Order: sequence, then C-alpha cells, then structure tokens
Amino acid sequence: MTPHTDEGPLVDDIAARIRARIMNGELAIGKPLRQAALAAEFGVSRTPVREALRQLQNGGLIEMQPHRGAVVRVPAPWEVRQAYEVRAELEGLAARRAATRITERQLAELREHNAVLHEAAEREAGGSPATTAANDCFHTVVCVAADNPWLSRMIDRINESFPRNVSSLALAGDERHRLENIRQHEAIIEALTARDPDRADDAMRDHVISSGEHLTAWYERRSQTVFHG
Amino acid sequence: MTPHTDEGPLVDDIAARIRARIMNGELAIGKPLRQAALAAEFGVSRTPVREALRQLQNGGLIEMQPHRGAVVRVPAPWEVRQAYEVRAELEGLAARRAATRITERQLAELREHNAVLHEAAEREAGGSPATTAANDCFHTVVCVAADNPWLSRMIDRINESFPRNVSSLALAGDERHRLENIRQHEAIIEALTARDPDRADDAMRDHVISSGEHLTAWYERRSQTVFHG
DNA sequence: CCATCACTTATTGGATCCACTTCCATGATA
DNA sequence: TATCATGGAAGTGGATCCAATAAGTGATGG
Repeated sequence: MTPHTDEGPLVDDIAARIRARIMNGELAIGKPLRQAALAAEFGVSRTPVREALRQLQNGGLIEMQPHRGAVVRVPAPWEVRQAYEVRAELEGLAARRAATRITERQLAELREHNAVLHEAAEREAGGSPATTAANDCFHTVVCVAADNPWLSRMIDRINESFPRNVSSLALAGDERHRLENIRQHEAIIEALTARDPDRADDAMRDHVISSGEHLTAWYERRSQTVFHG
Repeated sequence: MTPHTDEGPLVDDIAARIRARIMNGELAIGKPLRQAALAAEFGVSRTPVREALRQLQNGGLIEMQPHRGAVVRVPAPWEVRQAYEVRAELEGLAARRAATRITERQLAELREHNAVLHEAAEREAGGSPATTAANDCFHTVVCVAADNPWLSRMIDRINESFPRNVSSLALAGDERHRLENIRQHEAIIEALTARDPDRADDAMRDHVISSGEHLTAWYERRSQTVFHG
C-alpha cells in the first residue's frame, strides 16, 4: 500500500502518511494510535513510527501520554477560537503582502478555485474532497503570492493542527455558511485585484474569523454530543 | 552533569538541553552535531538523541542531511527579515490584546525588567546572560498578558529558531541600539499603561521590526566574514 | 605529477530486543 | 457483597545491533 517511494527520510514519509490519515478522518478524533499497528500497516518497524508520532505531537495534532499511548487530539472549542485569531492575523498579513505582489496568473487561479467552490455549492453538500482541496488551494495561492516562506510555514502549522475533514464538516451542513464563504472569497479577490493592501487584509481577516466562529460552534456542539450524550 | 531529574519523557529533556547548548552559543552556529558524542555527554543511548535532533530540525534550529549528520543552522539574512516580519505581526497582536488585559502587577514587572536593561546598558557591554534574560522576560510578560496560548506558542516557535546568543551579540556592540531598544520598551509600556491597543500594537511592531533590521544587518556582516573572509 | 578508483572508516537510519509501566481481570478477604 | 491485592497481558521507552551510505585514504595508471 503506497510502498514508500524513496524520497528522503522514512520518518517524514511515515509522519506525512499518518497526518493524512488523520486529516481525512480515516483516523477519527479521539482514536488511540497503536505504534505496532501503524508499523505493521506501513510495513516498517516501530522506530520510525514512534519518531513520526512525536513529530505529530510537536505539531499539536496528537497527544501522547507516557506509557499510555497516543490519541488524535480533541481540541477544546476555545482553543479553536484562539488559534483562528492567530490565523486571521497571519493570513491577513499574507493578503496584505500579496496585494502588491500577486500576478495576473495567480489572480486567475484564485477565481478558478472560487468558481469550483461556487459550482459545488449549488450541486452537492459541500464536504467533498474536491471542495476541501479548492478551499485549501485558495489560501495557498495567497500565501505563495505573499512571498514569505516563514509566513507560509506558520500558517501551515496552524492548519496542520486541526483535522481538515472537521473544517469541511463544519461547512458541509450549512448552505448559508457556504455562500457566505464564497462571497468573502470574492471580496478578497476584489481587494487583491485592486491592489489594495488594507482592504485585502480586512477582507481576509473577516473571512478567517468568520470561519473560526463557525468551526468553534461546530466543536461546541460536538463536545456536548460526545461528553454528555 | 544535570543528571536528568525525571520530569516527563527523556527525549524532551534531551531536546531542551541541546537547544539550551545552542541558544547560549556553547554549540556554535555551523557546528556539526554527533549523535554519539551527545549521547555520551548526556549518558543515554543514541535513540533519544536522534529523536531530539529531529525535534530541533522540525523547529528549524538545526539542519539534518541524510547520512551526513546535523549542523546548527545558519539562517540566511533575508530569512531573518522574513521571520521578524511575522514576529512583528504576532507580537503586535499580543501587545494589542495585552493592552486591555494586562494587570498592574504585570505592568510593574515590565518596568522592572526594563529597569534592569537600563541599568545594564550604562554599566556593561550588554551581551550578558542577565540582559538577555531581562529582554526575554519583557516579551514573555506581554505574551502572558495577551492570554492566548496559541499566540504565545507561535511566538516561541519563531524565537526558538534563532540562537539567542546571536540576538544578544547583535545588541552587544551597539550602544545606540541598546538605548533605542530601551526607549522602544518604554513606549510599549506607556501604551499598555494607557490601555491603548492601537498604540501598543504600533509600538511593539516598530520595536520588533527595528530589532529584526539590526539582527539582519548583523547576519549580513557575519555572512561576508564567514563566506568571503 | 595528477586524476581516478578501490578500500577503509566513521556515522547515520532502521530493526530488534529488553525492561518498565499501566491496565484489566481474577480471586481472596473482611 | 464490596474492596483490595495479585498476576498476566498489552504497550511504550530506551538500549543495542546491523545494514546502508558517505567521507577520507592510499594505491595505481595515465
């Protein structure tokens, strides 16, 4: 199963694969992760798996208790809000920088990604991998246009701390939220097209904060279900 | 030597100790790190050392080439500028949040730390551990007052990516820079005392950006010395 | 005299082994 | 019957072992 095409250290490969499993929901939130099981699944020994798990712990995606194993982390709702406040600040900065640097080509890409989202919003539920990917790409393009690798890295770190399928699920059920999302993207594209750093910054902040509020609300509902139901 | 007072996983302890060695300059920039030597020094096997090194690599403090070992990372000057632009954004946010949350007690601490810096500035060169600590504490207090663990964590990650003694060295030689530093701290304290988020944000940004420029300049001089001298 | 190639050596990365901790079930005892 | 002790099973963390890779070194040929 994806037999490890030798590209760099094994442990990074393993970490990436485990992260992917968590991101797409294959390894559900709260699920315990057995080193032996993962090692067997990937056809390697426990050593690189252990190191990979530690990497993921460092990134905040899982929790490890000594001698008790690792579990996919369950973020508290207020943590989501805190993280998204930071994300808003960083993505705002990215948009600000992008406004004076983005190319016509990249602007076209943004419109393309948003068109995919718009089309999907009318047709299906919205939680599909395609829409998740389009959403990711939208933000990635802005980051690339911002042309600051450190900034991109920091934003990535935040995103990698929350399972992606959860963010999608939060979008999935709410038609109104999806349309709001698309309109916010449009506002960002407009500001970038106008090469207006202040407006781009504001538009991006609004967008991220609003997403964060929806996600926080989702986690709050989920916490109630899990802990009291 | 500091015989590992059992608090938590061994690998974290090792990572912290190696990081400390790098931060205070005991392990100089560009120096190769031998797993066996570190293991012997700490009285453990190579396994936890390897994991610790990988943690540090993840944090960006060292570089590891496969089968070629790890070296203390040499940041390029432009990287320093990029990182400090991000840091300015984050610390600005921290100051903004702190303005409406900071306690009188914490304000007093800020003044105290800055007094230490002021006193040291007149007396000695400025690169001492005490001044470094006071500088760190100043920013830490603001972060704590901001009351957002995610924000603190992100700022920490940036700071942990550059050996601390280097930042101090950049300060050490320049009397004018030291005084500028202290005045900027005063401006931040004033803004926080006035509970003015906008002013606090601006003052902190100015301060961090200015520090970043000095540090960048230091790295540029150093690069020339190392690579062409 | 210099370039190249085989060989040696140092060092890393992954696998295996062992000890220790934790959890769970079973049974003894008040 | 409830509670606590005890033993076993599962799983992790660290140590050790082995294979694979890359630098260094000396011999050989042009």
